[in-house]
Parts: sequence; C-alpha cells; structure tokens
Amino acid sequence: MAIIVDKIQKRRDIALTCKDIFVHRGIKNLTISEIAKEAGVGKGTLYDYFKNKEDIVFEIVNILLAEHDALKEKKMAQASSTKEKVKCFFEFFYNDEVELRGLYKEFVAISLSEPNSEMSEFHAKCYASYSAWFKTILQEGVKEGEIIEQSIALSNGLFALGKGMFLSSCATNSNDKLQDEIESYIDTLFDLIEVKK
Amino acid sequence: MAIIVDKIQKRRDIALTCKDIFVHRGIKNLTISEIAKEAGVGKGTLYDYFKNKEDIVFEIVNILLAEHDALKEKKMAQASSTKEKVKCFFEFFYNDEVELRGLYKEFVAISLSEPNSEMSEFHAKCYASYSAWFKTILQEGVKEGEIIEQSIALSNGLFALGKGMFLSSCATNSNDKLQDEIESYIDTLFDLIEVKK
DNA sequence: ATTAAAATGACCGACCATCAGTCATTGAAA
DNA sequence: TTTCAATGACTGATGGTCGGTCATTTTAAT
Repeated sequence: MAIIVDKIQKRRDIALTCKDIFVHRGIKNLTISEIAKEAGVGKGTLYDYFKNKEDIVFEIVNILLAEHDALKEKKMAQASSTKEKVKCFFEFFYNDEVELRGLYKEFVAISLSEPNSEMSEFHAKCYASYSAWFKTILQEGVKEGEIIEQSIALSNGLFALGKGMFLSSCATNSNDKLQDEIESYIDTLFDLIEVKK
Repeated sequence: MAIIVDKIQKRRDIALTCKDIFVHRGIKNLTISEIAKEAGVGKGTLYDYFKNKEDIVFEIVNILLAEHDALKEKKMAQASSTKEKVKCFFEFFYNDEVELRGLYKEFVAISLSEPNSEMSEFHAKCYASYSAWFKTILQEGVKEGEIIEQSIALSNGLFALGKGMFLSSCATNSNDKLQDEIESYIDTLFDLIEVKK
C-alpha cells in the first residue's frame, strides 16, 4: 500500500483554495491550467478529484451553501414574527454573502446547460429543504394566530418566487431593484394572509 | 455596387433554418461547423450575421417568443375569468410548445453565464411586458369585481414565480410536477384575492 | 532487527484532438 | 472595374488523457 489521502477532504480543500478566482473571474474566464496553478496541483490531479471545471463550482457551492444554511437557520430562529422570518430567508438573494450569490448564479447556469444527475439531485434537495423551512415557519405562524391556515399552501411557491426574482435580476443586470421587489411582494402577501384583528 | 442582402432577414432565415438541430441536440453538443452546414452557409458567413453560437439561440428565441406572445395575447383575451387568464399565461411553462421552452431554458443559461447588454435588455423588456400583462389582467379583474384591489401589487411577482418554478423544474428534472405546483399556487392565491360574495 | 524489493496510489505535465473564430481569396452582380 | 457577400483553410487556445515518476508502505529475506 501507499499514501492514502482523504479524497473527499482534498476535493473540498482544492475547491476552497480556488474559490476566490472563481468569484472574481467567473468560470468562463478561467482555464483548467490556471485553476490548477491556483490550487497548487497539477492539471491531471484536478481530474482525479473533479469531473471538469463545472464540477469544481458544484463543490464550492455545496460547501458555502451548507455553511450559509446553518447560519440562516439560526438567524431565522431569532426573528420574532413570521413575516420577519420569511424576509430573513429572502435576504440570501440580496443581502447575504455576494460571493455565494455569484457562484450560485453560475451554478444554476451550469445546471441548466449541462444536466447531470448529481446536480439535479442537489437542486431537488435544496428545493425540498427550503420548501420545508417555509412550511414550518408558516405552520408556526398559524399556530401563533398570526396568519391564516390557507397560507401554508404557499410554502412551495415562496422559494420559487425568490429564485425567479433573483435570476431575473441577474439576467437583467438590475440587482438594485431586487430587494424592493421581493419585500414589496412579501408585504402584499402578508396583507392577504395576516389574521385581521 | 453589388448584391445587397437584407441582413436582418437573412439573420432570421439562418436562425430558423437551424432551429431544429438546436432543439434536438442542444447548444453544447453543436459545433459552429455543423450549424453552418445545417444552415447551408459557410462558417465565415455565420459570423457575418451572428456574434457566436449563443447569439443564434438568442435570435431563435426572439422570433419564437414574439410569435408565442402574439398567440398568447389572443388566447388570454378569450379566457373568461381573471383566474383563467392567469392560468393561461402560465401554460407557457408546461403546456405550450416544448421547443420554445427548451430553447428558452438554454437562453436563460446563456444569459446567466455570459452577460451581454442586448440579452439583458431583452430580458428586461420581457419582464416589463409580462408584468404589464398581469397588471392589466388584474386591473380588469378588480374592475369586474372578481378580485380585491390589493392584488394588483402582485403583478410583478407572478412572472417571477412562474419562471422560478419553471427553472427549478428544469434543474431538478421534474417537469411532471410543474403544472400541479403552478396551478396549486394560483388556486391558493385566488382564494386569497377573490372577492367573497 | 535491518534492509531491499515489490506494490500501490498520488501526482504530474507533455501531448492530442477539437473547435471557435479569422482572414485572404474567390465569385457575382452592377 | 468596383463592391460586397460568401467561403473554408488555417490558427491559437484549451479541455481532457495517459504514460510515467515519485513517495510511502508492505512484505519477506537475511
């Protein structure tokens, strides 16, 4: 036998090492050779840990999103009202780490243009998990008497709404209006679902 | 002088001629040479009319979406209730021409991965135009006494919602659930905004 | 216990095939 | 003769592969 490296850990390490150039230059403007140099490994080695350039972005997003989710869960727990919690979730799209947002955008583009079962599953997992978050939040809101029961049925749509607005703002290059649009929509929605006193 | 060709028309012609291979093979699996052969022109000629492969998809989507919009406007005008009209709009995402949907997906991926001012403007134009459609529809609904006035504020979010659900279903490879999710969300929403009798 | 040989896997970068985009040339109309 | 459209051979860049090297561990012979 010989040296045995922790493949999973090394994959993570490489991904995080070259995170910055992905953020600053974008996947399209990076060559495999540059990435390898940045990561401090040979080109061939990259291919021992990743399928291709896109797979590296996948790994980075995986890591950063997991970290983000953990943080977010805590933040949301602190929010007082249901509306606050929902708004807190949506801050991902306009307020939290720009780096992750940029990478997430690229990752969505990759997932749309070169389908791949692992990525599909990842998206599905996220979608399910975020929908579940919303469901829980809204159910609590109902229990507290803040919002009406029907609103629980909206939980599936909320994440899609944020994603749609976010991607539209990316595609139209108008990230300045995003926060307003999202918050205004939420305000309207809560006007509709809040229990009238 | 010599022959003067209608550049705009020829751009359209070429785009439509090779529409099918884009639909069937996807932009990633096509080379410029193949496209040129399919279009029946030389490789250099392509570059007289398009900036690159992506630009061809842009042209195809432009054309097909314009046709689709014209059709849709008529269909929506025929729908009786406000809810029907809204649902009719969303059929783009699950019921209308698959071809356009596939190309639209690729086009979004392109727009996200290689920003370009013309594409950004196009997305902005679409977003504005669809938001306006919704606003008109909802305003009519209010006037008819079908829905409450507040609902007009939702018009900006509706297109984003559909887009978000559509792109999610593309990324998760679960187009089968899309119709249900969209319709269920609309049903819930209308429960909230319909004028109680 | 010591040492050498064998085995294994990590690592590498030169090489190859592919392909997007260019440009010098040809062709055709006026 | 002029002018513009059309072309496809060519080139530079780059993604991905593959044969080989090196470091470490295991085995086993002394």
